[in-house]
Amino acid sequence: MSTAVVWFRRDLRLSDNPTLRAALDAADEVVPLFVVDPRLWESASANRRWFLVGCLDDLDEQLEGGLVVRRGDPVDVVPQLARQVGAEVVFHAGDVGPYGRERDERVASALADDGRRVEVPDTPWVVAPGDLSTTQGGTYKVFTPFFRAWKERGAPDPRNTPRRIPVASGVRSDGVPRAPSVDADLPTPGETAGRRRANRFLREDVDDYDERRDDTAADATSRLSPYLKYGCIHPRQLLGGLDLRNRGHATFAQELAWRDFYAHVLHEWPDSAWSAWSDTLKGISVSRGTQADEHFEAWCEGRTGYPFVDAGMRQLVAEGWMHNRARMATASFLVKDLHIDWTRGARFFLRHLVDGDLSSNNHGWQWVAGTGTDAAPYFRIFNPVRQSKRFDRDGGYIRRWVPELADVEGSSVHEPWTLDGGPPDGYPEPIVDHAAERDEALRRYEAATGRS
DNA sequence: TTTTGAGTTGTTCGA
DNA sequence: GTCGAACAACTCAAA
Repeated sequence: MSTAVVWFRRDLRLSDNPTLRAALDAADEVVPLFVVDPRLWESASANRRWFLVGCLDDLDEQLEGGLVVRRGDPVDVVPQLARQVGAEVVFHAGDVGPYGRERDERVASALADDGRRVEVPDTPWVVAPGDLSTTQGGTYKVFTPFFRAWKERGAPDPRNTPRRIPVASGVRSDGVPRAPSVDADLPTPGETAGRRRANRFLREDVDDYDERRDDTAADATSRLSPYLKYGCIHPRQLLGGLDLRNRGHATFAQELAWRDFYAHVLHEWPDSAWSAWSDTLKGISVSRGTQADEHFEAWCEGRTGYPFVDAGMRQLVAEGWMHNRARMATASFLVKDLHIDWTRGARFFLRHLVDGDLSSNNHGWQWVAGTGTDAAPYFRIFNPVRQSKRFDRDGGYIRRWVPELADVEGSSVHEPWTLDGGPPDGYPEPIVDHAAERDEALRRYEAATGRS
């Protein structure tokens, strides 16, 4: 009777799971393992811990209580368990973050010392990071050629869900951790909920995704990011349900490709998680000190006086999620209107986002800040009022998230300081003047790049 | 080796 | 109100 360990990390599903499939093909029975790594657990936000716990509960339920949860450093826990159950091979999916990759190497070498080995049949991306190169053999730094190559590669066929999973019995489990209490109204966690969400999106919303995704009030994005983050669903499964001749489908596929692109970038340049990928703006002046701290706090709490920005920030705290359009507008405001270092904003986003992913989040921030691969040109500065009028035409998004403005009629909701008598009670005047700060941002960029 | 075409998401200004 | 150009040069990727 042979036994294999399947180490689940951010692939918390049974369907289309090549890692699980490979283990089942290789052994008579499996031990499905999740390791609560204190280092990751402590640093994860309450929102993400809550969601993760829900995913584990769902997985455990599907395994009829067979999930083995152990707390501790994976470098100790995984080899220990493998030895205990007599597993020759540990199967897990690949990771891309600096910590995860180092951890995986150490686990693999600890297992090897004990005469065991690791197999990595899959990753959480459509194309494994590092697997797509330019014709010269380099890593893509520009999205469009990456996307071309990515499309040509095509999605592998989804694997069938195993009918029966023979789980080894009698293996001690510490049990799924208790969920922390959270203030946010978070989505239902787990594979079951993720599949339901995906099916609904593919059935109802993807056809006109290209036209409606930017309408913040319509809320017509997929909202699948938390499920992708924890692997409740694999992007391959979504891609398989798309017809790329349809514009909505093609646009959504492109978003999946962006997720892959940034994972590739982080894989190649691990330091780019928290420091500028490009040094062209190395010397740019960022604001620090008391006033910057006050500005940052106002931004975090959604009281900048710019309703569209405030709506986004309040949605983030309330739902652990923010509409993509609002992510760009709020990020641009922090970097270009308040001149605050992008890493501060990225850190705050990660603390609240239930989909918080190092590569997508931080490279998205670098795109806004102008320091990333294929970054926005320096002169691309979002106007918070213009964005508001374009992407929240009737103000529904603002009125939903900024109740002080719920009764403001017409287009004044985008710029309440223009009302007679100023903004309604309880809503602030703008903390900065956008036109002036836009000029200031351009000045700082010029100074940093040596242009005159 | 050299050349060529192109590059997520914007804004403003002037015709 | 609409439209095109300017906002910069540079680097990437492929031929």
